[in-house]
Amino acid sequence: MSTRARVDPATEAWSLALEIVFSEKPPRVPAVAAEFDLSPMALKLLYKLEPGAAEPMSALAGTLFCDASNVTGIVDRLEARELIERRDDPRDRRVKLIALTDDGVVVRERIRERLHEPPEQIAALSSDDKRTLRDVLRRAVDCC
Amino acid sequence: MSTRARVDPATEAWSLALEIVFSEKPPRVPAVAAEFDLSPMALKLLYKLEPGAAEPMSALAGTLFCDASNVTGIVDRLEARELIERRDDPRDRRVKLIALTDDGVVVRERIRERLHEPPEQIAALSSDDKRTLRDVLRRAVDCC
DNA sequence: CACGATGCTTGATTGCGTCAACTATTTATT
DNA sequence: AATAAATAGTTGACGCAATCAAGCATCGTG
Repeated sequence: MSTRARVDPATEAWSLALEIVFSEKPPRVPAVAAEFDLSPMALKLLYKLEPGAAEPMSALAGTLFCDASNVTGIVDRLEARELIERRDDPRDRRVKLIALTDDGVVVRERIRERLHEPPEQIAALSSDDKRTLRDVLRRAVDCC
Repeated sequence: MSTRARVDPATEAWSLALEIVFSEKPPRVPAVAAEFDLSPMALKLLYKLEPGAAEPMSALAGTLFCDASNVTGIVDRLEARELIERRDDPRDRRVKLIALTDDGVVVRERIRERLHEPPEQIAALSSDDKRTLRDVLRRAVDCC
């Protein structure tokens, strides 16, 4: 007997997406991080931090879902490479606001381009399927 | 001027998929690894190793895309927990064949169930969209 | 003003991944 | 058949980055 009919479509869809992600060799995120000589966490920080924004380190710890003490080290290294900078928050002198430098904006954009390159299985889809996939995922992201 | 029209659908689709993945807090893979008290690499090994299969460690190094010496440590820890076992290859005495134990098969299945749980944005899609997404991804996986 | 809470940093520890060297075995060369 | 080259896996040294506990400075509240 086949089990396929029992699996709900969302679960199967996600399993297939995972299969695509895990079939990438080398694995994308650490590979791109290595290209830019960054740790995966530093990569994620640059990925998430928006140009023009200035976020307290505690907020970054939230988005990276890691310890605040960890953020200190990541920010140290990124600041040493002048990709981000610490600014004082005039409203609370305990807070350091983290913002991208001009170099950081450029590097962030290159990182995003590399990460956003679709894997071959997606790139090989028909034009119709690509558009369909995009539209469904737009609804997924916009909706929540 | 909008840039949206310039971006090809596959790239945008993949960007949206990444946004879904990176918005998960805590990040799925390390979180599930922690649940099972495994390193992310050990998790991936169990995820990839199929019940009934017996693969040489060099093959595992290939699928994990890491150094062979790294596989030794990962296999050591998994073997100590009796989730996998080393077997001798009768055809080549240098080779150790790695296979899941009965416990390993069970744990692997639980890991896969946890990883395959769709994130909320996917789970919140309409039934039609879920099926559409599944069908497109099936074609992506089957085709390559 | 005193107290607890918050934001960030520091230092110690740990663990995982990488590299280079080594042993054992197999395959290729002559 | 003998030797050399290649391969599979292990070991040990090293480094980086994440975690935890503690500490300092600052803020808010009663």
